[in-house]
Amino acid sequence: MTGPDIEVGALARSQAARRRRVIDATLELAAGGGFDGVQMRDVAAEAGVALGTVYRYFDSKERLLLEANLEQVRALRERLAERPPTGVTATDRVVDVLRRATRTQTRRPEATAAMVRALGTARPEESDAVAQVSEAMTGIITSAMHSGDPSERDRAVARVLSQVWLSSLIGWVGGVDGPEVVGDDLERAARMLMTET
Amino acid sequence: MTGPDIEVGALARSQAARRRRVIDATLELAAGGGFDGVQMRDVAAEAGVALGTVYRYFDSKERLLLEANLEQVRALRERLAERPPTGVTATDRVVDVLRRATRTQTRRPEATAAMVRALGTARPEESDAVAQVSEAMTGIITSAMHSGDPSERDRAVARVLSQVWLSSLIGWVGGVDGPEVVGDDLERAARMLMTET
DNA sequence: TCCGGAATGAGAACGTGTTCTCATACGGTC
DNA sequence: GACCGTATGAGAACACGTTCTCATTCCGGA
Repeated sequence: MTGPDIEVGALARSQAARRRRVIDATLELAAGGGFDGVQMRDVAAEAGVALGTVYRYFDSKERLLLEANLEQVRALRERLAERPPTGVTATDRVVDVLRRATRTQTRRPEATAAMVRALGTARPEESDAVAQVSEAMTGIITSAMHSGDPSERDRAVARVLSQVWLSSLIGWVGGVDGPEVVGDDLERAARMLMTET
Repeated sequence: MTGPDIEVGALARSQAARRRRVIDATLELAAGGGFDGVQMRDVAAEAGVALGTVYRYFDSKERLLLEANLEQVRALRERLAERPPTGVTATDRVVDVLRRATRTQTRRPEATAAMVRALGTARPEESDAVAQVSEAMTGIITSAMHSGDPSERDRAVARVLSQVWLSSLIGWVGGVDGPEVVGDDLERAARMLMTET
């Protein structure tokens, strides 16, 4: 899970540690003050590195937040995989997973807001990071449907649900909707899309 | 359509004209250089007003872009209403409208990118503007379904579609997907959601 | 052990969104 | 027609993301 230890000299190790400190500082600042609470100078200070170093590791504030988010979403996926949803139908399992995921996110409003905002403003330079996040999100959904490989339709449904997920989070972060709306939207969408069976 | 002319003194008239010039300048700059091409100093210069005046009319760059976007989306809705979709089934009509709307947006990539980015980064201060935009988008969809008042389910479907719409645009603007994906996503989602009849 | 090159630290500098200041012009009211 | 208050113009000032410079440190190879 921690990756193969190819090429671990002292340099690689200290760089990995630095990267970790920067991401941790980001998450901590984000948890406290949202997107605006993550100020690059503060991240650098908190992580104990120079500002230029932060920028050597992450091209921009948005990429920093996106990579932090990617970690969070992947961790979420693993946690959900450890305790698989118990519903009888695929729909129930998907709804369960989406509700749990949503609860996790809405429990840390500021941090989630920071990352969602980064997702919403992504430019082509960060398209790879965005793609990975959305891939992780659809993976969370498809693996709740059933154990085998997802069919083409499964993937299409999961894609729509991940899109609803993102838009709902944006609506919540933007103050348009309350936090409960995210889960409700997702449940309604899942039930409308997965009527069969 | 142009509103009742209550209280139109010389002041109100010149203010309306100013506001219009600012929005026009915004749209022109956005069409040229996207989000980054809209620089507040340039907007002010192009509109022939002082920078402080732009900020008296619009609290922030995001609000400026959101209000410009609101105009565009409402204009789009009216244009679509003038030439109603011709499909036989509600699904076909919705797909037609969404494809036309998408084409309109992807034809002006820079301007759309600027406004989508404003939608994706909205903060609670601009929640009213975001809500109006999304209301206009769902209105476009529901009015394509049938002529009467939309049912509860109609509204739910339209909400999901507008969420897919936003997420797809974000994916396109962020360079994750090509422009054709927006229309395809919307069509697939519409067909999955509107199987009945 | 020593050397070369890359990584880092420290901090200045720049661009753009946003705010602030102050003088001026303009519109409505008497 | 004179007066008052508010909107506007002009531009300085500030904050933060980002880039740049340069000295120093540190790792890996000879």
